[in-house]
Amino acid sequence: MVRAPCCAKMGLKKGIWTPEEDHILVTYIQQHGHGNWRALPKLAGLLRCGKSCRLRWTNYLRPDIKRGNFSKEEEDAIINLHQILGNRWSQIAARLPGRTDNEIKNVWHTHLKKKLKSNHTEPESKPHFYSIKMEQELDPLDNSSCYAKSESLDCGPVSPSQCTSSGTSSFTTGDDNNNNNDACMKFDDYQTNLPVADDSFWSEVLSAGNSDEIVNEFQAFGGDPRVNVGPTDGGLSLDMYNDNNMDFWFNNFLGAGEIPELLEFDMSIRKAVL
DNA sequence: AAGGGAAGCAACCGCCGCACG
DNA sequence: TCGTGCGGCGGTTGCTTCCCT
Repeated sequence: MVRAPCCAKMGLKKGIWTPEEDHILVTYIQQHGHGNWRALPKLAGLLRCGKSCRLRWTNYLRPDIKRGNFSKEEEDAIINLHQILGNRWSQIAARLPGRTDNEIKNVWHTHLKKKLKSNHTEPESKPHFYSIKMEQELDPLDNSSCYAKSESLDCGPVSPSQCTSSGTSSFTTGDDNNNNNDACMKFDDYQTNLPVADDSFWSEVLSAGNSDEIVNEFQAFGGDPRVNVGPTDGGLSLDMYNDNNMDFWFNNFLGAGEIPELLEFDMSIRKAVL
């Protein structure tokens, strides 16, 4: 594929945006919408490439952007979501209204990473381990992807037995091959602090009725009743039957940290398609 | 007050996936 | 089925500001 010439080669402007340029861009989008980003700068009379315009708009000029410092709740949400989603900044941003992926990425690298590191050195801090499956169609007995990751990628001494005994160590979706890498990195990140979740642990979780509690909590918060919690391959699985449920789960529980005790579970979240 | 390093942040770069012809 | 164009994403860069000595 032939790459289009970059902005500089086409004589387009780069660097910091001026207030005048901002004004032109905002005015144009308010009047016409952005439509085709590539065509926009020419139509709007800007000496910028479309990519630069899109970035400026989505990261700075969009009216629904929340400016200012991140609240404690937002920071906690980012930390929680990052542990679940890894460096998927856009997905994290999608669950934090008014915040952009770029902003979150910056905050992570400048504040939260350090904060997390310093917290880990404190004796009281608990290691949080999330191992989540998000799959379009998931065979509960199939751990092959987990084994394959452990062996084919350089992700440290992860044995197949660790994969199964801890319930899961995979994080995969049907539409994103990169998730294998992420899962691998995630496991690598946490393996030093990995709490052992053996069979007796899961027996206790399930016999204590926690699966029902999870469903009750979920529905009490207004989630779609079509959610199911049950044991699977040594762990606990949470079946989400639609995108709304998935978003609801992230927004109200994981992201917001409403029921943080759930985060201690080694849980498999599955997106089932009816 | 000045200089240098650290931190913060906006913007860029290059890759990828998807839609479409 | 393949090539192409576009939007989107994550990693990185580099400028600006802050803070410490």
